[in-house]
Amino acid sequence: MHAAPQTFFAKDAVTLAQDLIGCTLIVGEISGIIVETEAYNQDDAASHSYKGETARTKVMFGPAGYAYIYFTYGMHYCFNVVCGPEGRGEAVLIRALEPKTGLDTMRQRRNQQHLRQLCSGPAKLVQALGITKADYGRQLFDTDDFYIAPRTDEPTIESGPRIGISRETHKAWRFWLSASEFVSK
DNA sequence: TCGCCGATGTTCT
DNA sequence: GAACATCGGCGAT
Repeated sequence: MHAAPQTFFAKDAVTLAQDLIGCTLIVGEISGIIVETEAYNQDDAASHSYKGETARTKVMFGPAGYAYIYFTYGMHYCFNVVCGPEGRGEAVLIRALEPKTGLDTMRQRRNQQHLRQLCSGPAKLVQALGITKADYGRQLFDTDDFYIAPRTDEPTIESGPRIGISRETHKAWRFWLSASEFVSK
């Protein structure tokens, strides 16, 4: 497996969110196929970047190909890939993976045996992969232990409204691998 | 299997 | 003081 180059991420969030479906996310010895994503950008009232750059969203306004990690609901972290032209505040939320390697480690971290419960949600996969707030701003290209490997086949992708937001609910900016049993519910 | 609800702390008003 | 890009447990079906 080889890492996608920085240029792969230098596209708008709605396009990258679809291009990431079927790619593999690798964190050390742990990996999974991306099966569900959501797009966010600065013109979007549901996005953390909507109100402009703050301490929390600083990395969203930097160059593409870096990790934006945020803490929410007092106990969960979620993982995004910053994308688009620098300064646009665009990112793609990774919502679900099909677990591929490191299954035993994932089960221990999640305290959960069933494959479908390991990475079927944005905070679940962060826990399963061992991603923490220390990974905020971490580079995803030109590395060998934190990267995204391109897909080899063209997936069938479906789309619909994003989950868990109260604004801009009409946008169909959530994308998932058709018929995958590993998407969030 | 589905839907409601509480946990828990950071961010922004 | 309210909202929040969530999750797991619980009770009802």
